[in-house]
Amino acid sequence: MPRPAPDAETRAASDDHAAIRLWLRMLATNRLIETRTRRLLQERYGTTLPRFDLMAQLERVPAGLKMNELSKRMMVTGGNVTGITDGLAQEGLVERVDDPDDRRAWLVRLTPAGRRAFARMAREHERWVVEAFGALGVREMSVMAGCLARLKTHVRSLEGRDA
Amino acid sequence: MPRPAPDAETRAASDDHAAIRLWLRMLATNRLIETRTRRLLQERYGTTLPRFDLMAQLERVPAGLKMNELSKRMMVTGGNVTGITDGLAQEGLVERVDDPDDRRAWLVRLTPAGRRAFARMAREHERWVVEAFGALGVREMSVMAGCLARLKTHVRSLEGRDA
DNA sequence: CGCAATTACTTGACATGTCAATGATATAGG
DNA sequence: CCTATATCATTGACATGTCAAGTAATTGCG
Repeated sequence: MPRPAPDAETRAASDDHAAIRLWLRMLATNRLIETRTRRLLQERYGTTLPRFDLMAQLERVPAGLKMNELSKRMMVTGGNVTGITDGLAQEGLVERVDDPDDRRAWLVRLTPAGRRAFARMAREHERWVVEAFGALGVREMSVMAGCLARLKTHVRSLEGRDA
Repeated sequence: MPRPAPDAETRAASDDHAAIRLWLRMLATNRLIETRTRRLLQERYGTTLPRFDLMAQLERVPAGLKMNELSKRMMVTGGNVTGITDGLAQEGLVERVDDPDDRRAWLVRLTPAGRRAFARMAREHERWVVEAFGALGVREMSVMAGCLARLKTHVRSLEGRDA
């Protein structure tokens, strides 16, 4: 005995509900994986996710990045990058070098020790992620990636409008 | 001229890569939407996402929740809930009531003012989310929700193993 | 009953994160 | 050239977040 098709208003309302529920689930899943990653990084390497993230950005650009560029790539504010860089520099994992093209700016880059430390961590980090996403098949991952790309683009366009 | 099918090792390696890329995209998308939500909450209501989140939990349980339960539902540690509750209480939006069943515990609940304030914010918050997820169709949202559910369950089972 | 182990919450130390203000340097226009 | 404006990085104030230690009350077991 099939239920009658919901009218437009009901459908719209339940779509709205679907959006909220999906968003809450995204938040929860993200927090779960992030918390796990933080915990593992702390336990195995005594480091943190933002520090790992910063090093990952630098690893791709041996010449170094300006604080500025780090801030954009990590999607955090500049003041924050200053603090994390300070910490990593104190541990000898990154170093600030004068930018020859702009005396206001630094180039931040991995030290040899930083490069070694990151290589070790990155291998294990990749295992954790692959393990977590083992729940999904290739096709599902590809569908999700597509949805997320559309979401990202769309939200960015919203930002442009009311910024 | 079709490329030859990749052998098992190549396929595995590119699956791994797919997992990492997907995870990075989840992180980026999440941060984008979260940052937007934070900004809007700040601009329109001078409040923050964690405060909104706590009030949202309380709104569903008029009798109030123990700090304990708030902490579990919000997926954050207890010390954190203490601070956020302190702030909201100072603004008169929530109140701590003695738990009649356990003298160690509080029941935290919305004040009438808190209930009114939340109702106003929630309406607008829902609009923001629906607007953001307008990029996706019903079917896509349902597929994503399913994937996320599987991811969540799987990661939780991993947690159980090495906790 | 009585004591040991748990549980509920708070606190303080620290790591991220935001924002707004500041100082130093670049850059552009007159 | 010189000044107005913009950009780069740091700082300090504050809001979240974690964790571990401390206090108080409950629970469970002998």
